Parts: sequence; C-alpha cells; structure tokens
Amino acid sequence: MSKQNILITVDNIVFSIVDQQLQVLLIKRLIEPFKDMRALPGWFVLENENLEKAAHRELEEETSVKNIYLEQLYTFSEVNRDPRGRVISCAYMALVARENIIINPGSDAAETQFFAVNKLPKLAFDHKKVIEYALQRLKWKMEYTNIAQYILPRKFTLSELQKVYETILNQAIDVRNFRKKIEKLWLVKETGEKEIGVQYRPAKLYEFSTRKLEIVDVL
Amino acid sequence: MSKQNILITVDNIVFSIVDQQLQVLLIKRLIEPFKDMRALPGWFVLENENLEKAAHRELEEETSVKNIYLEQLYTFSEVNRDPRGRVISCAYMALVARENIIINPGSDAAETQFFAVNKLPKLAFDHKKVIEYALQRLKWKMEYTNIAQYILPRKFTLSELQKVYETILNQAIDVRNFRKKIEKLWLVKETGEKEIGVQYRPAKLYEFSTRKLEIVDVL
DNA sequence: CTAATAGTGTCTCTGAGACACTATCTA
DNA sequence: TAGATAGTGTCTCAGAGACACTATTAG
Repeated sequence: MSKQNILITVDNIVFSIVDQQLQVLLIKRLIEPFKDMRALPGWFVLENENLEKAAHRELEEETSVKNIYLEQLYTFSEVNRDPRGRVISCAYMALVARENIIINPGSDAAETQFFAVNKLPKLAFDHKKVIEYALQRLKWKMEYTNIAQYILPRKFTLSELQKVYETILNQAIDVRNFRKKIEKLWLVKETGEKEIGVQYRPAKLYEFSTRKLEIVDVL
Repeated sequence: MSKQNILITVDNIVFSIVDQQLQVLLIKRLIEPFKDMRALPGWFVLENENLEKAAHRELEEETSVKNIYLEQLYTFSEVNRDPRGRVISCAYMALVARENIIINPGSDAAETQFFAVNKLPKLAFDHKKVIEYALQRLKWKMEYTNIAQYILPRKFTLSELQKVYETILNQAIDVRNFRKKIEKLWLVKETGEKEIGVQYRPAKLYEFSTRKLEIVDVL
C-alpha cells in the first residue's frame, strides 16, 4: 500500500429560498486559517463513514433538519486549496425548505446563517468557486428534474412553484404556459385544500405527485 | 488538524467505439486483492498533483493517447469497497477515438484491452457499479452536449456520427430527422472531402464546428 | 444494368410562446 | 364596489417524427 499524506473533507452547499431569494448557508470560521471569514460548513471525514454520511453528520451538527435532499457535487482537489496542507474536499449540494431547517444556536461555528447567492461575502478557501459550481448544477436540475420539491413546503400553490423557478433560473415565466407544462407532466396533484388567510382569491394547494427525484423536462 | 487513515485513488473509465460497439478499457490485476481479475485502470494520487492530473498520469502509463476527453464523474467512498483498508476513489470518465489510443505493451498491468460494455467480465472492487454510473453520464451527455466529437476521428461521415449515437443510446434514429437536427444546430461543417475506397456512393466528410464541449440539445 | 449506401422533400401533429381574457376572494 | 391574485382560452409558429423518395458510386 502506498503512503499518502492527503486529508479528505466534505463541504455542504445548503440552498434554500429565504425572503423570495435563493440563499446559501454559511458559517463564520472560528479558527485559522481564514479566521472570522465566512465559509461553507464542512469537516473531516471519519474512517468509518462514507462521504454521504459525513455530509449528513456535518449538517446535523450545524442544524436540525428534516426532509433534506443531498447529492454529491464534485471533488475539489487543487494542491494548494488549503494552506494547512494537502486537503481534498468532496462537495455536497443540499436543498431544503426554509421551514424544515433550524440553525443550532450552540453550534461549533458562530453566526451560521443564510446569505443570498447574489450578495455573498468574501469566502474562505475556494468556496466561491464551489458555490458557483453548485449553482450551475442546481439550475440544470431545476430544468430537467422535479428537484424543486425539496425546496418547497409539502403543500404549495402553483404561484409559489413558479416563483421558485423564476428565482433560481432568474427569468420570468409566462403563467399560462408554465401551468400547461406542469399539468401536462403530471408533476403535481391537487390536495383539495386552499390557501387561507389571504385577502384575495385563495389559490389551490398542490403537492408533488411523487416524492422521488425524476427526470422530467420542466422548462 | 485531524488525523485520518484514508487513502485516495483515481479510476479511469475509458470509453471508445470499437467494432461498432461501445467498449471500455480494462486491465488485468497482477496483485492481490482480486488478482487476475479485470478492473478499471487506476492508481493512488500523489501528493503534488490534483485528481485530474493523477487521472491523466495513470492513463499515460497504460496507453499512448492523444486528444482525450476527461471529466470527473463521481467519488466512490463506501467504507468496505477495498479489502486492504479505507480507500476512497474518484472516478474519471474518458472518451477517445479508437485510432488515437495505443495500449502500451510493457505496461504495469498485463492484458490491457477493450471490452464491450454489454459483455463485461467479472470485475474487481465496485467497478461494475462505477461503469454503470459512467454509462448513465455518457448517455446523458450524448443527448445534451457535443461530446460525441471526442469518440470520433476528426473527419467523419454523418452516417458514422449517427451510428455513434445509435450505439451509445441504444436506439434507432431516423436518418432524415437526425440530419435536419445536426444541420440546424450547426454542430458540424463540411470539410470538402469525401470518403474514398468504398464501393458505393462516397459520403461527405465532416468535422465538428467547435472543438470545445458545448451544451446542445442533440436528440 | 444491380447493389449498396448517401442524401432529400414534405406531411402531420405536438407543444412552446405570446397575450388577452375571466374568476374568486377580502374589505 | 375596488383591488388583488388565481386561473383559462386560443392563436401562431417552430420543430419532432414518420416515411417515401432521389442521387451517386463500384462493378
């Protein structure tokens, strides 16, 4: 067996829609390097866990979360990406509905919070690049899968669904055509319920017809 | 800095079209574990190289190759995937035109050769799963990018191009509609040359209009 | 001429996009 | 009633798919 001196970490890119904007979860680093700077939550992989488990564990240290979507994104391996030594990082992209995630107040990293992706602070390591990569993947998946379900509450209106697409893809969509497409694809089904407490015509509430990730050409 | 005892390797999935079939390059393992079994070519990552460089280096040990396409696929990290200990493997998918690759006779692994993807021998480690994953990615990329150029010679006929699509996607395509689409997309351009030495109407030779990977909705 | 493959003309029908319209709620 | 958002009808045009056709080479 060859001898190596390479460490491996996972980093999580947690996306959610907050205040009608696409946001990403960042921690504030408590130690060097990049002390006090913002960074993606991440930690070293343990010997008895696979990468996905490591990503989950890390997430649960920072937050209380349910019904989260997690997928491996890319492994970043530039030789000098970490000033402490050779560290390879496997990035995982997570999607969660804002109400399904609670940021742990006593977590290891202070001031963990969501930041709008188009107003990011200066980031540690190569994390800016990592987030950009994740954004690309997210957009792609929004167009070609039913991944939107993981960022929405279980019941939602078609207007909310459309807004998610418009926010993430950053483009306006015609109401009529959007609804035609969604209906055609059997993407969602009616719950029989309606919005309550709004001061205009209440919209029907829908849910996704399947809870599994599927390939569908949405837009 | 935390202490870890995890090793990292790269494995290459090299696809090419041989005898009108999609094939993948396999080595025969010379040492335990899985001695004498077929496996994907791969090796440990060095401390002063990133993963992509490691994949390239490994490939150049087994073969002489020019104009190869290489992309990171996925990092496989199951705890028990290697009986020798904890080994995480980053898989890279490579595409090459058969005439652009020469298998080095004196390479580290004996009997390196191409195997048809639908007639694979028993494979070491989790390499069967890895190849299946790569196949999925390849099919996806064939539909949505101009990646086909990397598996074809520089000059080719439209029939050859179509055959590549039919082989990899495993479906028949209408000649007329295929050509209409290819033309519409400006995917290829005429070279002015024609096939020679065939005993029927010689086809025009084309080349790809760009040598870069681009997103195009081919099929 | 025949055999073989290269390459084209054209019809149909679906669906994307544009846009004006109607419906239903609260206050 | 007005104000707000939910939700629908319908025209146009591009393009996917089906399929029958013509063209060009060797021998």
